Amino acid sequence: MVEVTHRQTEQKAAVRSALEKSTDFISAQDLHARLRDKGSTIGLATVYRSLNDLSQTGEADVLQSGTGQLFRYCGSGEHHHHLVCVDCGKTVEVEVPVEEWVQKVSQTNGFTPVRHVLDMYGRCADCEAIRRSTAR
Amino acid sequence: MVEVTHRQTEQKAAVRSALEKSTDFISAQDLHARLRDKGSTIGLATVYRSLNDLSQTGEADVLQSGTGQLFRYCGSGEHHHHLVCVDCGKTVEVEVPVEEWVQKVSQTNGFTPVRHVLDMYGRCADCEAIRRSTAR
DNA sequence: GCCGTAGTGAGTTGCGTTCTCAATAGCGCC
DNA sequence: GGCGCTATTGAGAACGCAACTCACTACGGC
Ligand SMILES: [Mn+2]
Ligand SMILES: [Mn+2]
Ligand SMILES: [Zn+2]
Ligand SMILES: [Zn+2]
Repeated sequence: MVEVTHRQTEQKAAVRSALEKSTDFISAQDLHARLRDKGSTIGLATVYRSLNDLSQTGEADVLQSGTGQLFRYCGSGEHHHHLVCVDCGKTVEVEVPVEEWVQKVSQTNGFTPVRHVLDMYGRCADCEAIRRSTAR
Repeated sequence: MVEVTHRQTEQKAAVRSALEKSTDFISAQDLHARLRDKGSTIGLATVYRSLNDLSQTGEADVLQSGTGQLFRYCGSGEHHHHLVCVDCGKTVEVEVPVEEWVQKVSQTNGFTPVRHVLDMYGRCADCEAIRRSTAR
């Protein structure tokens, strides 16, 4: 059996490109709408498929929001974590020693680490200012 | 206007009790099934309502799994985090200085902290042993 | 015991995501 | 360039979790 060939398609490229252009986390549906608005006829299923592929290869970050999963392009395949503004979605990649602690805590409890989830949410300076100026 | 009275019902007690008896994280549906199996006629909606109430008061922990939210009873209202076995669901409450990290990176980036998510997954010693003995 | 109303539960709805499958289009090969 | 195989696509259906609806129930203050 030979190699399984992964074909290069316009759709996959379009999803990657659109994701790169989005600075904040975005949902599959919003990305789909954005693509359609720009004339693409791409299907929603394909957007989901492409985003899932990108997240599996580490090209995209995923986080679970209350309404579903959000995606974000992430060139560096390095594992890292995010600080996300709950109001505007502005996102900063941050460095924290989680991995060390995962290792430590796992060892203490006889676990073999598999994965971990760490996402930090807050309000960015701008949104916090807006919030303060508005009555509550 | 007087106080809003929260009435004490069999159903709420049953949910709390069933949740206490479950050592691992459990879904609302599984908890509902468990209750029905034991003769209860409680409705699924009530299970969801009760679990949401418990999580809001801090009596229950919630975590987002791939298939939905999982609940776990948690006497201590203290904020903490979990190390969960991906195979059997065994859960350990662990202490990690996440709060410090949140403070630090928020300050660095001009964010006002709101909340954070930290869940660690691995395989407990038992499940790891089983995995090793089985052919991959 | 009576009453007002919070709570319940069967069924329905909503919504994000995945699945189905016939049609399309990469791409290795000639 | 053309052929053939099959990975990929997209419209729509299906799925699963969670919330909602609303008539009915039962808690608890009196
Ligand atoms: Mn990232
Ligand atoms: Mn806990
Ligand atoms: Zn913001
Ligand atoms: Zn285990």
